[in-house]
Amino acid sequence: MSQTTVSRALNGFPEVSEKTRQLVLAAAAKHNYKPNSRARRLATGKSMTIGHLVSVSKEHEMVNPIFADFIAGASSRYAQSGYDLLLSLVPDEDEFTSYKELAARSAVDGVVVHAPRADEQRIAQLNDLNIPFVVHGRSSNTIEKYNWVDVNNERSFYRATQLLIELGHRTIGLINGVAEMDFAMRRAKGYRRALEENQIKLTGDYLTHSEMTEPNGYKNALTLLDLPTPPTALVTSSIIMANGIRRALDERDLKLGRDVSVITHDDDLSYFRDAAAVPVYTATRSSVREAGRLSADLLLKIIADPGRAPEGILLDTELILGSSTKPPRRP
Amino acid sequence: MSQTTVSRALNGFPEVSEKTRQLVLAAAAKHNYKPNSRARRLATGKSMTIGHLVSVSKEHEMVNPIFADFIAGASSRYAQSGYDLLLSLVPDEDEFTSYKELAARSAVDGVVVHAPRADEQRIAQLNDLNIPFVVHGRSSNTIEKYNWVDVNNERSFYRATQLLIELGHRTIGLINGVAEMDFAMRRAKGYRRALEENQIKLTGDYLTHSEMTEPNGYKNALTLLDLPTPPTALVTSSIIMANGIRRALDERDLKLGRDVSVITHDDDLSYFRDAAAVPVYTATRSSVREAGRLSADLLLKIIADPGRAPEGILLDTELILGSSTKPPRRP
DNA sequence: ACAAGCCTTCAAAGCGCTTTGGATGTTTTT
DNA sequence: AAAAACATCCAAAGCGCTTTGAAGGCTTGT
Repeated sequence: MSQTTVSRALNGFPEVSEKTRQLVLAAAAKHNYKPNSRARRLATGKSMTIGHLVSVSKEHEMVNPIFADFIAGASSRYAQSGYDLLLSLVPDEDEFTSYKELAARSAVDGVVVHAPRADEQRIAQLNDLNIPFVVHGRSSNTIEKYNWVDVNNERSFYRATQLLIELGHRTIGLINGVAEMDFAMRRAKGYRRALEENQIKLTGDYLTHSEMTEPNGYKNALTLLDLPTPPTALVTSSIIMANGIRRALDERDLKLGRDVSVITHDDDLSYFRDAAAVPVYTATRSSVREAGRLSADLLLKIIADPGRAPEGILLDTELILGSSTKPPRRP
Repeated sequence: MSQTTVSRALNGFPEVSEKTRQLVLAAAAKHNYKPNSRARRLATGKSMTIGHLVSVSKEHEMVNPIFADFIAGASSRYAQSGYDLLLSLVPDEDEFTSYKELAARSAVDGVVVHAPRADEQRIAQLNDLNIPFVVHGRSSNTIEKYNWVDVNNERSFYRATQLLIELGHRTIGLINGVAEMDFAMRRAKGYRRALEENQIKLTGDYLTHSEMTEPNGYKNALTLLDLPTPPTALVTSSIIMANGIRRALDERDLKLGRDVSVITHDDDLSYFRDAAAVPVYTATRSSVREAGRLSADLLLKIIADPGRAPEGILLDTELILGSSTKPPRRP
């Protein structure tokens, strides 16, 4: 039987009879034959690989655990479509070099951009390279057209802050992510808008920016609690920081909810799933795993149809009531 | 200039003069030329790719955040050596199918096996496939020879338990990972040995096994605290569970350290780095990122020299004193 | 029964590199 | 100055597939 026939049978072309196809499939299964990826990729001119470049800041070398869940979501989609996932953690200063190199050696058919900053160079650069990509998040100060999947950060944090205000809180802190990150900027904006609309004036002291680690949650919470007028409520960008905040409250003998209310953004991370009947935290929740799935779907669509107009997918968060929010103790 | 010369110049062969090499390099840089990965891989017969297959249990679909740090460590090594990292999250039941498929289509030059069970099929299977691999962890019930990188789990937990006993604790719980996991089994063994050597008899009620999530830490801690004779000290396998334990203590108005001592294993995760002058937790610490680096180094060595005898790298943990351990309240 | 048409199969070219073996040019040795 | 040795470069084959264009085998219509 000729090579052509085998190839066509395996790749589902109509030019081969059903009988022959079954024969080929049986033989392939019997010998555990799979077309060699390397040869196939050279012949087709496609790499069947999606690149995820995660930038790691040189000094503190951190990898946000949300990547694990995002990638878990994306990976499931790639597997379904026969794509491989190429993961690369690069020092943030060589980020673009890495993209360029991947493009030059044509190692991937598309990439996912993680953690865009409000000023994000990579978007224009990738557009120039003309390589299909999807951004997980958006970049406010960019006029480029691009594909993205993001949650409604501003609206979420506006609603969260509004809820606290409605409960009677007037001194509300925001323990946010790194200031340059686009999501952090949008969240701060939502927080500020809610305060302004309610004529609440607060200094910048009530807003902290840092990498979203547990120790930073703890440290920043302590800083806010030590202010002359400590906040009666906190909003935070990550459930991991919320864990740090709880530790800080504990240390000050303050009870979560009763003494200080907390609303956290909840990415629904698999190792922190807040699934109790009454959730521990009142939260703006949106599954980052689902975002991973959607990003992958979108990217695969773009690759299949390169002429496609750029699309943005905006995910709404749910505002979930838990037991970490109550009216302030002494109103 | 001929293709041969260019190829040799770029790949550092001695048959080309330094002058020509510089010319070639300059031209390549100018046109941003990189040899096409697909063609190169077909020609050399190597994929220059390492596979990491992370198994995800079908029902609860969880991805342990320690992967993020482990992979961050490994990835840095691959980048140095020009290897790509192929990440695949597979439902645990098709784990071996995935390995076989990767091997059949020869998509990777080697793989890292994550989270081995005490009874681990994959090791024998990979040996049969004759594909280079390194196990992160070990498998107690396996007679196969294989390469591995592991921490001294038994000894760590023996020492941790011993420390609590020396402080005067007699009722000590262990909040462990999933029972089938090799590391969990070894940790339980160390814990039991310390109890036995000190003639402490405790029922199995003081030992819980579960996925190492924050909610499970919370839930299991509550279960132990509700026993007729509640433990005065807890050992746990993950800093994420330790966070859950702290939440449980908080809810019972117990103070960490003062009322209940806790020792946790600490993988030194970047988002939970316990770097205070006096650490929050007394811990058995070992950087999982470093384990990732070592695993990658070992795997690359095996690939370079397939005849190599299997090697095991045993990492010792540090027992770090923090403020979560004190003598029991009423001795 | 023969041509027209379709279904099925095949031989060969090509994907963009690396690598072998040979050719050319240059330097050193006698 | 000729021969030997070496340094440098090149043409062509081959990696294991996919895909094109053509040939062979069957069926259908008249």
